[in-house]
Amino acid sequence: MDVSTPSAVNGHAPAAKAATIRDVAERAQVSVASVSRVLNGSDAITESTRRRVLDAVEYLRYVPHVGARSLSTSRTDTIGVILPDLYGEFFSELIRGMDLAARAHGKHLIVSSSHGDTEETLAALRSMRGRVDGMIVLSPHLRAANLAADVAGRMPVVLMNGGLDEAGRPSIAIDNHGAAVTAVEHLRATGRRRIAHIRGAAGNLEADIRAEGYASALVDQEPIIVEGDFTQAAGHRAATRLLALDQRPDAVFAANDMMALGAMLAFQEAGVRCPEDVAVIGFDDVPLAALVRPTLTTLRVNIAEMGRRGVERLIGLVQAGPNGAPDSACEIVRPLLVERQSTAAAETAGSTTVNPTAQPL
Amino acid sequence: MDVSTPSAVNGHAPAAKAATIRDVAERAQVSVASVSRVLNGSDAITESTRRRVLDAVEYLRYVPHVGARSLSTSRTDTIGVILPDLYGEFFSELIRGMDLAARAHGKHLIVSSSHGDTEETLAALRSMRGRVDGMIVLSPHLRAANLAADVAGRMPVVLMNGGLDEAGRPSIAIDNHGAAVTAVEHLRATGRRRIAHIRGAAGNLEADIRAEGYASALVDQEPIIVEGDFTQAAGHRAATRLLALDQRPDAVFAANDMMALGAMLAFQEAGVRCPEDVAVIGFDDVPLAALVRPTLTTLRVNIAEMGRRGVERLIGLVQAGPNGAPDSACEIVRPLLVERQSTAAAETAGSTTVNPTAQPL
DNA sequence: ATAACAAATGTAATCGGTTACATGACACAG
DNA sequence: CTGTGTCATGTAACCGATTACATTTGTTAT
Repeated sequence: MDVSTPSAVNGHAPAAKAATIRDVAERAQVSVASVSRVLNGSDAITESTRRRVLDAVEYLRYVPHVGARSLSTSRTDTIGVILPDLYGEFFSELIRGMDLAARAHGKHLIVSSSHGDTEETLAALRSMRGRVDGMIVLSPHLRAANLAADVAGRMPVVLMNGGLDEAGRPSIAIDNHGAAVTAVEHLRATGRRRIAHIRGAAGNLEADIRAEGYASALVDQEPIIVEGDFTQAAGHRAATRLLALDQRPDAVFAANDMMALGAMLAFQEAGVRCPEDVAVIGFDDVPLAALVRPTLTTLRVNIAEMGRRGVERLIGLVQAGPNGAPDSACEIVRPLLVERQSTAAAETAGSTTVNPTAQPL
Repeated sequence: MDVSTPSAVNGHAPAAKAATIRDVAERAQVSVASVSRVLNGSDAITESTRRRVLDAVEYLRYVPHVGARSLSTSRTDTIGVILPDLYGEFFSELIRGMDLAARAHGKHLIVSSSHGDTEETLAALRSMRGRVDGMIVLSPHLRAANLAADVAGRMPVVLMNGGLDEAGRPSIAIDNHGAAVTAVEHLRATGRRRIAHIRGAAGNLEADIRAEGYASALVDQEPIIVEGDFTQAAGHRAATRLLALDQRPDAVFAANDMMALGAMLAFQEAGVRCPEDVAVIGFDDVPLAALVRPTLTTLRVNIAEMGRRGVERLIGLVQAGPNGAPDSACEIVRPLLVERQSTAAAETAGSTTVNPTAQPL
């Protein structure tokens, strides 16, 4: 072994400067056009030419300059994602699903967050122009989302906010209304007759729709709604208020899992048993839901799957081009009811020994 | 109100096609050079010229083509991030911190995950070449990380993997060894004398270093180490095995919070009280740690802060250019001990009534 | 043998910026 | 009035890819 440099070991060029397509052409003794053709697999190429080009590419560690490519093809193979925030499990899952789908299609992902601010959403959007082929915008506020779609101009945009009525823009939304109905019906099916709702922050689209769905599904009872803000602490406070009512509810539908957990904790502290005395159902199916005792019944939203669908939808729009069939459909994601211990039927709940802390894994 | 089109409302051009710098120059009655100068604030420009250009930019909604710009300046103002996975709270936090820092410096973020595979790490890295000014690579395997830095060629790379010995590459690492020592010393300070360790997956750098730190900090006892893999279930199993020992430990240092939680659950199921009979300390400080009862003492890693530092470090490298002072330092992040109920002192623990399920929020 | 045609390859214009250098305008000193 | 220097602006050559079109080479039919 008398090799002296790493380059020599791998048989690579020293490459002080990144190689260009011309360097490759020169080394392979062909024209730049042939190199381009080999790399894009577009045209007829002799096997010997192909081999020489690929060898040169390998030797020079040639990687096409994306800027130059995007300049001549006006494509970037990149998708922009604007999120209201990057905080928490939800967005992490979403990005994961998007990344999976994007990589499957050879696309890249640029992420940016708007911190819930409409102005920042627009700024992020503008700065992505020309950098991406299309965008996915999540915004809890309908106005910001629609505005964003306007600013984007001819760039394809897929909206993913809670609202269903996107006024004819391509979008993906959770069936919040239907899921809320499912939750209430499940509670009734397990024998509950006084069902309360802990709702999400006022003004949040998803919170509004879930509360509305809850109210619409009630039978023989008035709505019992207490305000929350999606945090565990809010769920705890809300449950405390429910316990103070003259007629206590025998079931609670919380607008998300974290509030459901807070409520369950409040019930435990007050000596109210779950599910015997009160059933609790959440929304989301965060990992924690399966880990607490009693395990939490909830409506599972496959977030990663939603991300995947968003990306594939967008890629479809990009490929269709501005002349493609106008796509204004709103794709609906239906949450799945996941039955666990927290809503075990009222009549059987008493018989089985459900010890909240001593369940095996 | 007799305006007919949105364009007319905003006083904007119809813009069927995206405007170029030449369109702006034409409308502002100046040369492209002047437009460029105004936009980059580089040279002396008359106030009237500046105004005309800015008006034209506004009217045409001109946004410079990043591809073209990167072609002539060979900068992209984009940072690439390669993560082993996008799953869970840790990466979500990290991306959040990175995004914050990137946006503060006017940079964009491209993310990609390698699914733990070395080959995929390299593929992701290659495909980012030319698309980014520099990269941040997270890899639990030293080899992959170092390889990545090689493949990157002249592109600046900041490594963020568990290992401390990066052989002279710019990197940021958690002080796993020091934190493990802190954990053990804390347990001893609260009166514990038989301390066990539930370690992370074999082969994982961080797991190895934490285990090694644990062993080195022991006094008057042999190491008691059981294998885990960072999941809650593994923590549960490990704790079960610890309970079966002839001499039960009176404290457990788990290599992360999820395993600590699993262990606490196993102890509760077995009727072993925490912290009276056994103290438990975790690592990470996931949000859940403060929510369970007893609340979990842990070593907090400020993940978002780590992300921020990674980005700023990288930006520094990019600005310095290839001729900058060679930066080979490894920046250390020291986890912070967060004392909670799960390690309350052994002698006082018995006196206070610690009911694992009935604590107020 | 050669015309006619197809397949492979090369040439050069183009994409939209940046910027070195050239040019023009204007002020002021001699 | 002219020479000189300063400042604002314009001209055109890049950056590195793609691709329409031109050209070469090879094949087949007559």
